[in-house]
Amino acid sequence: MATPELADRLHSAAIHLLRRARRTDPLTGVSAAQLSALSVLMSGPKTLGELAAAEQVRAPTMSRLVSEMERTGAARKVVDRHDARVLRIHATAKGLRALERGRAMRITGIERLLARRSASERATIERAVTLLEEMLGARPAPHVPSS
Amino acid sequence: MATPELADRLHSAAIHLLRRARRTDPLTGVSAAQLSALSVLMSGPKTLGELAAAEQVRAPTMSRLVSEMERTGAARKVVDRHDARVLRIHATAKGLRALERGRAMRITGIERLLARRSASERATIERAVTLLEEMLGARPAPHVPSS
DNA sequence: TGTGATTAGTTAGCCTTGCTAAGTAATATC
DNA sequence: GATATTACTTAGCAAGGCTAACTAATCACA
Repeated sequence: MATPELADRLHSAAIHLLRRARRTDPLTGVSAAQLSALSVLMSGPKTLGELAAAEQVRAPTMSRLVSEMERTGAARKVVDRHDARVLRIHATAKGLRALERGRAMRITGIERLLARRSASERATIERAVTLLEEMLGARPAPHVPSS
Repeated sequence: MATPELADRLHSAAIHLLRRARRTDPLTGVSAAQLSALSVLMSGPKTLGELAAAEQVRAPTMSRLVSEMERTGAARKVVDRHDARVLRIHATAKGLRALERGRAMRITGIERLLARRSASERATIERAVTLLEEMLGARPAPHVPSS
């Protein structure tokens, strides 16, 4: 198959996959953006700037998002001991629970689809995913960004 | 591999793929939402309701979007001859050109990544995409929705 | 035939989440 | 110790999603 056509079909498949995954988002009680930030925090506290960079978002956007998360109890801001300009953002237990719930809902839809395929078909998809991960420089580690 | 882990990695790969594709969007001059609507119109005029349904968006959202597209000359509204409540939305030549340009830019990034892989790796990805298309009930035909 | 119900789209107004520009407070530099 | 830089916040704008309420057209039928 011609590469442009494959690119187009891959693009389209990705879009439909995510639409499917996103259908459950409104049930979670945490916005997609919050879910995404929480998943970054899962690996430990981050400064606001680091979080913004990880989420590919500007500092003011992340500042507002974190303030909202603090308000709802999903995160905590802690002023750095050595540099009072720096905020370390921690996910709270409540935040992590919300993350797990949101991720589970997102993933479950995809999981159900995969479960219907044969083992060899799943193996094909797995090989392709591995290639895509290499191509995209994405860590295989889980991270649930917003969109 | 366990199905949930595969689901998670597939989800993550899709997100990173689309982020990559989206990087060029700001250069297009048409918003992602417009691009998406235009791609639906490529197959012929649609009523506003049909467009909204195709885009999984409510009528007022599409109404505003179409008005904006008419303002910029990307689309035309035509009142139905037999039922004056109904609007048929047509893509204009200008709109279709914008669509092609936008799609090309989006796809090109993916295409370049694919071009670096071996033919057999591309074949693996192609088989996986075919499976995904079946799973998602997505037509292989191109459609460039927003996200 | 005329009146009430339904349908298609629009308007008004809200929310979220992105942005830039400008401000504040803390730290670093010379 | 004055100045520059850094980290974050505030203010205000835009896009694009929503619901509720409206208008206009058509349909159904007594």
